[in-house]
Amino acid sequence: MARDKEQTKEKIIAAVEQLLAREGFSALGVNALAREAGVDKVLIYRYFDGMPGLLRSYGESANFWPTLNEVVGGDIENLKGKGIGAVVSEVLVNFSRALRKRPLTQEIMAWELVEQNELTAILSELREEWAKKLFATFATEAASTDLDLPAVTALFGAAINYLVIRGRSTPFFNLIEIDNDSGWQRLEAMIHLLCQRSFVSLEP
Amino acid sequence: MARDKEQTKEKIIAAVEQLLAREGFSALGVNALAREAGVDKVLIYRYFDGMPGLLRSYGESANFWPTLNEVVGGDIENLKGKGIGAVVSEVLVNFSRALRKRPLTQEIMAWELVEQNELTAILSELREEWAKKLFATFATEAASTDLDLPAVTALFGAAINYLVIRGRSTPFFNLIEIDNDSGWQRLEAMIHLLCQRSFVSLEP
DNA sequence: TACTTAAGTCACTTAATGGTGACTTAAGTA
DNA sequence: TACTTAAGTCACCATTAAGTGACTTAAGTA
Repeated sequence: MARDKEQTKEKIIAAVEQLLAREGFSALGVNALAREAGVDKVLIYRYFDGMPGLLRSYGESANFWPTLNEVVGGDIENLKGKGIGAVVSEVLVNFSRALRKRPLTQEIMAWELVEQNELTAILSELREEWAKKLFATFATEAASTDLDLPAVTALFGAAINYLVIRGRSTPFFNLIEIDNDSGWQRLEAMIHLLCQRSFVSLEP
Repeated sequence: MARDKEQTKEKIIAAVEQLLAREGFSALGVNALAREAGVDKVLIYRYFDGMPGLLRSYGESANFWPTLNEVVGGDIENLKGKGIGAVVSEVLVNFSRALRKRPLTQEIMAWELVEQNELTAILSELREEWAKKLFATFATEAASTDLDLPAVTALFGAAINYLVIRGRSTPFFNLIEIDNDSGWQRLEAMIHLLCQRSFVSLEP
């Protein structure tokens, strides 16, 4: 059996992801992790200085968050003619779709609501940066509305987060099917409609 | 020391609430509970047949959910002249305020996102009934809009749930202060504005 | 008063967890 | 080849949890 430190580290980090995806964060412990990786748990302490350090390493190695490109829909320029309302709703819908494709991210987001640790801290930071960059992308359009843009996007973003997280384990919310596409189509339609009617373009 | 079965049962149920409020659901176990109630844990098995049965009893005994009156604002008749948009946003804002006053409910709602058990099942049922009654209250007004009302209220309701739950442990979301009134004022203002602009009254 | 029932106590088992110290064994090097 | 370093193994500790069986003790009743 080859003795390769780097490879063993990678096995451990891979095991974090597998275990998280398969069993959820409540099952994530030193013992279970070592078992999953087929490795002695003492190596987790030696290489990562314990669970928190391991989570930090994992957090830095992974990419849970959708890319900006993914939510902007590929071509920013294309959106510029559409008016701020259409742009915002399109980004929100893209975001919800991107999130729904990422069970691992969902799992960590659920964890985030319940515990603070190195991993959720990293996710929070990433989200912050991400949101800032996104706002920066639309800085000029954002000026052309009388709405409180951070508040509005916080509302819609929070709604999407909640419904996606909740859809993991519950099929309905408020009579809407949140665990499949048919319900999400209704939600998407209302996101578009609410934004379309609410963002009035100011003439400068 | 008096031997009073009913009183002991009540002590145990009270301990569920205290422990849940003080330590959160992750600390809620048979041992900790017996310790909190000052009672031998075997009684939890004898009287409630274990933890699940105890949660059921607790769930049936408590009232975590805001009353309809609380979210309707006291007088339904008063709202009737206002138009559906104003009514909906007022109910939503009242709901958010009611929820923000209930740390225990917040705790259980967080739990609901992460685990399925007797208690969260009861909370889900209550929410379902509650939502149905609420919709029934405004059945006539609800007809006077072209919006998909369940979808719209699901979005706002989900947003409120998420932000309230998240505010327990994190001060900011998307640049908004969600752990105090100043941020919530901005959110409330946008809820009102979005509803006002989105609900167009149809003439019958 | 003697007896039965049930309320409450105690001690224990089993299993899992996080964490550590001492060991063995492989790889690289003087 | 002999030696050092570090990769990986193993056995163990303390703690905590859920759950159970046997016990004691109080209350009500014949």
